[in-house]
Amino acid sequence: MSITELPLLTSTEMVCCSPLLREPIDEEQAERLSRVLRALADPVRLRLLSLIGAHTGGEACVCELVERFDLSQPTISHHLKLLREAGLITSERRGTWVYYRALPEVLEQLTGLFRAA
Amino acid sequence: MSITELPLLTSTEMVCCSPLLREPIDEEQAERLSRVLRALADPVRLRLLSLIGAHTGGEACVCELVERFDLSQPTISHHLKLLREAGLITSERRGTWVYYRALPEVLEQLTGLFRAA
DNA sequence: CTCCTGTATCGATGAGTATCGATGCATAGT
DNA sequence: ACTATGCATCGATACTCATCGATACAGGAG
Repeated sequence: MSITELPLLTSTEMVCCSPLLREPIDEEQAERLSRVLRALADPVRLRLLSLIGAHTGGEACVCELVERFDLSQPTISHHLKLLREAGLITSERRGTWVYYRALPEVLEQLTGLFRAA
Repeated sequence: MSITELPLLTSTEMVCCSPLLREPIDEEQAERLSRVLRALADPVRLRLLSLIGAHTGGEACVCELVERFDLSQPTISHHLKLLREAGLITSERRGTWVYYRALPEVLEQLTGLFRAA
């Protein structure tokens, strides 16, 4: 190897700036991270999360969400449960209706892992 | 509604700063986004991606990756294929070995969708 | 209390997927 | 040409999950 082939930066510096690509994550981190990503990795849940976040007042009741899909109410409730268990939304019952609200913190944590420096 | 209850900001401004939560995405966007997230939503693939990105020189051959898991070589090859099809890594054959390299662009695009302003 | 409406849970079913062993393919070495 | 090695593909299997209808549960109305 000639002098011109010697790297000026270490491998971790030259490759990428994303923390995920800069440092190998361990199995436990991978397991936790994959749980959140699995909750997001579905087109119905992505639309639900986006609809809830962009809805007037920052919240939406299940009845409004069900109207937006060609899916049964139990199916929508199932997806909302998965989003809630992943920490992406919260629910609050007010009278007959249950309102869902987006929690942006988890998405921001993902940003921290994926972002370039 | 009294004057004090009138929102000072529109719903899209008050709720959140993430583009995903600020504007409802359509079905096609959700479908495309979910494909990338499905590729990431697995602990083995997350570790593979991280190992590749953090590896010396920014690339790793399959043989080095297989050693890190209690999984068969075909299984690792399968996961690498899914990561490649999602645009997260690329492969290059050099002699007997196939080297994989991380492509940070897709992760950065996710950051743009999830990030706070 | 009884009925009605909105939502969650349950059980079943079909689709998708993670995994493996066997095998095929490409390249290097002899 | 033959063999050995690294990797990809194939076919099978077990498991996860998306979806539904049926049903249970909670709260409001009468």
